[in-house]
Amino acid sequence: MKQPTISDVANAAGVSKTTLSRYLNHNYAHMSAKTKERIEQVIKELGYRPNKHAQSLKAHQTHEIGIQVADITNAYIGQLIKGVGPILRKNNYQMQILDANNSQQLEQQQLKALIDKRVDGIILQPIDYHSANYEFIHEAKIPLVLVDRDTVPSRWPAVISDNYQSVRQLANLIIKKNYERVITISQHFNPLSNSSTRYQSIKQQLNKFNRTCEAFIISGDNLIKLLTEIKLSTKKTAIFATNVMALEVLLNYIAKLNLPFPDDLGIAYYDGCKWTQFVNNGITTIHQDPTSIGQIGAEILIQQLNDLPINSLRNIIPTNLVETNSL
Amino acid sequence: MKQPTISDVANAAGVSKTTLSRYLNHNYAHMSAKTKERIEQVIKELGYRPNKHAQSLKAHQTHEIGIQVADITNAYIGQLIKGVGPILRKNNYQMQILDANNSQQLEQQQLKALIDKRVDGIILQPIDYHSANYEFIHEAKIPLVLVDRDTVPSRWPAVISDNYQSVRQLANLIIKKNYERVITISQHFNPLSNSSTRYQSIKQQLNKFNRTCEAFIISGDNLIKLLTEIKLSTKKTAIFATNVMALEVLLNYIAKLNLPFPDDLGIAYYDGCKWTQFVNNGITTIHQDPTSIGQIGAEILIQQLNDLPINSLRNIIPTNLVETNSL
DNA sequence: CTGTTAGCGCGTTCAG
DNA sequence: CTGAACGCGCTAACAG
Repeated sequence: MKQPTISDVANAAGVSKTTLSRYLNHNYAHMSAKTKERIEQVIKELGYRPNKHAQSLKAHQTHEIGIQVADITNAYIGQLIKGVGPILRKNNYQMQILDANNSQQLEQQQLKALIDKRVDGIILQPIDYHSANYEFIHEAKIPLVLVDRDTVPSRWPAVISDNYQSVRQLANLIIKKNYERVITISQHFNPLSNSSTRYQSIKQQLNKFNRTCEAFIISGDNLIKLLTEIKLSTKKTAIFATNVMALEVLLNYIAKLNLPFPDDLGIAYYDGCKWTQFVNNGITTIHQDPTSIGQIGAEILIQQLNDLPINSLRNIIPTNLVETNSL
Repeated sequence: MKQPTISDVANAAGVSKTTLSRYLNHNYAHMSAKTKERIEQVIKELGYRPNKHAQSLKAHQTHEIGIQVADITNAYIGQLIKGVGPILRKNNYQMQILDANNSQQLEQQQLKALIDKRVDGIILQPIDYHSANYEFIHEAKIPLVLVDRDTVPSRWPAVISDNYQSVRQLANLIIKKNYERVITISQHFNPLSNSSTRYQSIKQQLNKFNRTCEAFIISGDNLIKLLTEIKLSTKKTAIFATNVMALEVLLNYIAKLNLPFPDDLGIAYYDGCKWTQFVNNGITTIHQDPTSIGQIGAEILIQQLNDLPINSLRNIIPTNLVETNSL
């Protein structure tokens, strides 16, 4: 036999569906102990479990939250989710995670699927930076919270790490250590992206001291040329990777070209992955706290679900500079 | 106004729900071009999207696959999911990811929630090793595929990496390099766990050559004592970490105690994380391929969903030994 | 204390 | 070519 329905159970127990529904919803206020027991019994026997779709259809809510991330491969994301989970559970919401696989198209598709499933709320690490492209979520009247990245113009509550604070400190450190040439590397510097913001920040601070900062886009193996050049140069050089992905590429080529740091060049990155502390004697990093971002994001979503006012659209999570001798 | 329903759209377009349903399901075989256009128009205007719950309720299927992992923080998992996603999408299934947060209780709870949501299939990295504890999934008639770990007695199709193959090679390497003392470390050696299997494997192979292997359970900071002892000893010692989590703890204490490897001790681990190649000149590892595991797991699930026979319950994915000078 | 009835949004006969 | 009517599994008035 297929999965039993409420009718099956009701028949088997010799009661009406209503009574059963009452039992399921703990409305045994005025229910005879006998029937209660009988129902209990039959449910166990048949292994009955209520169909969520029928419930959701009726109730107009699902107690489900969708959280979609740009790339589940990113170690950062696991941490972030660890922040979200407990908050949601505490408030009686289920969480389902979606991976957009860095594809804008897939992201859109899956967001629409979430709407079709009538999730009660969405947490999103957006791939796109234009608020307009997410407007349909608002039209579907589903609360949305952005994490790790914000869209423009500011439109939904966003929880992001402080891209300025520590980058400025890093710039000061670079100046103090007398680096003559400073290069920021990333896979891209799309306007409004985190990478771009981080670059702007270090550049501005260096500029204040009459220093410059170059932006270098990693593409294919073009890093080889840059690193070879650095190796041959006598200028004291520092490289700042705007995220751990960029750092990995950098380390890869550093190993290939046998370019020991910090002797030949200084390196630092933004992210704060645990494993980088094991590389040489650790790599100087701007450490952000993804778990906090997830946690606060979830809390803000819950507030919205409870129709409470949101204090501020932009919630900035502090970072801190972890110094090692890699720079 | 709330989310429009099919009736709303039908009214607005001046047709019946039936006609609209036909349109939605691409049954415009014999539909007047006019009504088709009109419907198209109205749907766009109202931003109508069909309610999945109503559809699922009617159709008795959801096109949803749930994939639950033990710990989303594990870098291994991201890779595995990258294998699953494309296969599922190609076959028109949506994937929702759940994190069991290493809690058996949460795992059970969420599996039941998946059943209540009537997902069409489940991919699971089980926390528990007893098949009996997952029997309710079978009773709910939902196809299940196990990944990364198997349960006993063998009960569902499982896709796991070959715990024996490369560990044996590693043992041979250890013998060749004349290590006098060999220690396998892990957070636990629960019977039937991967850690336990890996330990058994290396031990057996060493035994063949009249060597022994110790098992050491990491707990608190007891590694300090072990490492200090090793540092003072003259015996050439190798440590094998059964997974990357154990390796991280090990590296942490190695750094603290300033115990340079491979001079003072040799180390190797099972997992094959990308970042370990950046530590010293890379760490010898038994490299498994989580993406393949995910991919094959998904394929097997699809087979089941199509009522095709499954060849074998145990699907073993080969591993390979990556040698560096860490051992 | 319990059952009858209607309806959530959708798909599908079966008639027109 | 189109619509009326029923049912998917569940909940909630409203009676009794």
